[in-house]
Amino acid sequence: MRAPTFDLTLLRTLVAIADTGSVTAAATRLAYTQSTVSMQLQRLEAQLEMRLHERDGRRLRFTAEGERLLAHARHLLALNDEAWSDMQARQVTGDLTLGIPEDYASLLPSVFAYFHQLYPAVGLTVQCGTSAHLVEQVKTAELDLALVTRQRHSPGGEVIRREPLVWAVGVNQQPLLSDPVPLALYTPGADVFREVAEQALQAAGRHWRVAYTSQSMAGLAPIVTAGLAVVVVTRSMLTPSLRPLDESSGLPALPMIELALHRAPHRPTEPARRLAELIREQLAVPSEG
Amino acid sequence: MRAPTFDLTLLRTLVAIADTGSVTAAATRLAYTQSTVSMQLQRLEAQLEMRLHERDGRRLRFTAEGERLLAHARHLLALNDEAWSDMQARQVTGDLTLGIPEDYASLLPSVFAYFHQLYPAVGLTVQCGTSAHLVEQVKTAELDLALVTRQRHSPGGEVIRREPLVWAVGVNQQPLLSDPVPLALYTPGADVFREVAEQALQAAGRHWRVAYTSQSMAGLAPIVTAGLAVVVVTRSMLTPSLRPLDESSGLPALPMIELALHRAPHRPTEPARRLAELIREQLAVPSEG
DNA sequence: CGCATACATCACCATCCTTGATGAAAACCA
DNA sequence: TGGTTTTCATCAAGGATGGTGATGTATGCG
Repeated sequence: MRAPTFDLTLLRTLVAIADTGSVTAAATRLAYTQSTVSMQLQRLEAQLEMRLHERDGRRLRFTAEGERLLAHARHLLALNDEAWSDMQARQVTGDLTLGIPEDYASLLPSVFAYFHQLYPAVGLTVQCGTSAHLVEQVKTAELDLALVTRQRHSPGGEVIRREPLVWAVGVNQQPLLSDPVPLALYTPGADVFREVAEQALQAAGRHWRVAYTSQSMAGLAPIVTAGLAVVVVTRSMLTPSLRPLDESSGLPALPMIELALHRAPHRPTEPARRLAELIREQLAVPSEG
Repeated sequence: MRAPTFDLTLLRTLVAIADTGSVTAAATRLAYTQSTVSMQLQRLEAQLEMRLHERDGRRLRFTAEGERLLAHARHLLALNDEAWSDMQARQVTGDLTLGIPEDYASLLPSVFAYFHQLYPAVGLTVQCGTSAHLVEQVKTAELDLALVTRQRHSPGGEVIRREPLVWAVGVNQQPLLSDPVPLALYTPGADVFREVAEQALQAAGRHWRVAYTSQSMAGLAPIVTAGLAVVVVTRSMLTPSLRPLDESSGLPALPMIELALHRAPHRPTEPARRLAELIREQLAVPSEG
């Protein structure tokens, strides 16, 4: 005695009928003939030995059993699709190099972990560097992808996310109203945060001095926490030890920055397409204007 | 372009192969030919365009992809079977009368609710009465089922559950050490609890008096809570206002009672079979010796 | 070196599914 | 009201597909 099994194909058409509200429309959506869909529906009813639909006039209505089966069908198909795409994902192989500024090294680990889970056969290498340099490397195909802050030295790319910049200071410190404003900065020279901050201060007629510089946020942290300088970070990079400053601090408002994804000029490899897609999905959330 | 869908039949054989460890064994389990199972496995690999199995020598081993698909297959089939049996359950119709002693009226509501959820088209009637009377009604087919305490007046039936009896008193009261012991009892005459209690007291050489009787536990509750008498209940019938007494109370240990399910003599209706099955499942848990 | 076991492969056949055509019923419009 | 359109069920037919039994092959065992 063989266990009774649903034909997922039939459930797929059942859902299509429900979604479109008509047999004919479901047929065109599924690239079937109208008669096929009609008979498929009958086949389902025959297999289950119950009526799933009835019609008053031209209108098609599902019976209680039909509605219930519809719910099961959606669950089953969701699981099916998930399983199928998972199986396909495991077939994606190859190597892939992504460039990111050091600032974002803390933002992306969860994405990398998820990516590895989805595509365990892909060898992912992450390379850090300045935005301008990374964009250059993408152009010469040394990198497959680069996720950088869009700026004068690195235009182009696909905007993944817009995010507000904020002034921040140690969580226990008061706003620094001194003049000139002491700044703590990342890598001097190519840093977009520096440019933005200096432009904003200049436009506001404020003076400033670069009090500290470091290659990483980690190096800056003690200075900022001690209240010796203010730093410019994106809102998502705020940590519990950093307190954002609003307009009452007397510092000028900062513009939004744009996270842009650059692709190598050649046709993207399958792993590159997948990672790009995942980055788009995972980082696209906070874009508020 | 049609969405890719798994053939659950093929997944079913995949699981069978994994369970039995061989193609031939899977074939016999599924009532297929060996060649069929062999080709089904190949079909699965062809559809997914990947190898799912390999063999070293005679031994069959799954690849990493095979193992992963196996997990998906189990999930999908579990959901499929659940959906299928749910759909079938909704087709079960008819009427059904169950008899229970009033004592258990508090034990079963959750079972009734679950039953109605599974079999919404079944009209369930519950009738209360003494165990002896209910057994009589089952014999004359006035009831389809009866769940009673097994005793001298109501032997037979299928034992669903064994449960310890306990002495209990109001939660704020001290154990009653008085002699004779004041008892609070349900329906006098046909109550198994009464028989059991009196036998145990007699065997222990204790005297007792029936201080209060009532048709229901609700009627007994204030007396017991006030500490005027002790009552005999099953452990699962203890409420927050009742405190069980152990051996230190000086009262003799009580035997286990047996919950037995009686069926009408004629061939059980489908609803009756389903309810019996559900009761067996839901009540079978606590049987500790 | 045979024998047994387990599996793959093949050709054949029955079954099932899709299709296009046809007919019926309902809604729309004049 | 009557003609037209839309939508669906039904039918016969063709074709693809999946199961079967037989045969071939490799492995493990005595």
